[in-house]
Amino acid sequence: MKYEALGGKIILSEYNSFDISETLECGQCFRFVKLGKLEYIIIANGKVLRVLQQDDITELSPCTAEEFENIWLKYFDLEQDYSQIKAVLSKDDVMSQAIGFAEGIRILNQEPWECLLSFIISQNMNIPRIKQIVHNISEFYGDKLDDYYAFPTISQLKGVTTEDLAALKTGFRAKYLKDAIDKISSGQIEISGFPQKTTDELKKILMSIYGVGEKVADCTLLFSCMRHECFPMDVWIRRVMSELYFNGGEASSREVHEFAAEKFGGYAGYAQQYLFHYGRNLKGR
DNA sequence: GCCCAGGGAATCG
DNA sequence: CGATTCCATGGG
Repeated sequence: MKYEALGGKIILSEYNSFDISETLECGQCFRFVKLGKLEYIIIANGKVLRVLQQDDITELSPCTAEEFENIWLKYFDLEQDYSQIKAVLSKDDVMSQAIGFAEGIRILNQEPWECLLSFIISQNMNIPRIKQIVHNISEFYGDKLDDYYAFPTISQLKGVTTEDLAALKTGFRAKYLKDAIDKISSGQIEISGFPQKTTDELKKILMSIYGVGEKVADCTLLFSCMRHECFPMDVWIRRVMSELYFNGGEASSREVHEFAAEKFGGYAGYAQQYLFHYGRNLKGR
């Protein structure tokens, strides 16, 4: 991968496995706006970033070299060698097919605070509505950035009541969000300490929040803490795994987790995302 | 009206 | 342990 700063933009070239549409539309991120086939606005890290891809080039704007190196390089997982990941996973025929369906998926490294709250909201909701609710919260509590709204900071949500949250149509999740906001804004849970902790320790900490179970914890760890061995299990991935690996038979979530850990190892998170996207788009159901 | 949605807590056996 | 039920809300 190469990059150069040019007139307030960053021009990426000589990368592999990066399709902005597949990366954003595969269900890991909720704060983006589609402008064209390969042109998107991403609202993240307190910034509005325009991404345009054409002719094997990716253009990020507005973006300085410093912002790219400090934020977006990790955000887009650009230091990972996806050809290596895909080569290992593709030894399995099913995975080979799933990867072939969307070869340009990358696992984003989002902000844990936003990612956690977003996936608390996600439970028992469909993706378009998750996007709507996250947008509602941003519009109501976040900073205005040009024509968009940043996801609110920890201090901006500190002190918000369950009723306030319910008013934004979060339903029964309002009390869950409230507990997450309380534990983090009070310092009882310190996000800044996450990188030094093991995945098991982090999962335990996240699951101590009322309304955070293993799936929401796994999503937070995979999509915002670079714990790529995590394998979030929702209704879709269970359906796909059952069909493709368990001969249509039912398997308990524990069985599927053990299977995934054994088969995909440290790449289980990547495998999960290829399978999730494949299952959701190819098989209508 | 009924079913489902990137789940999890509470309860019961 | 595993299975069931309830939780808010909107769209098909």
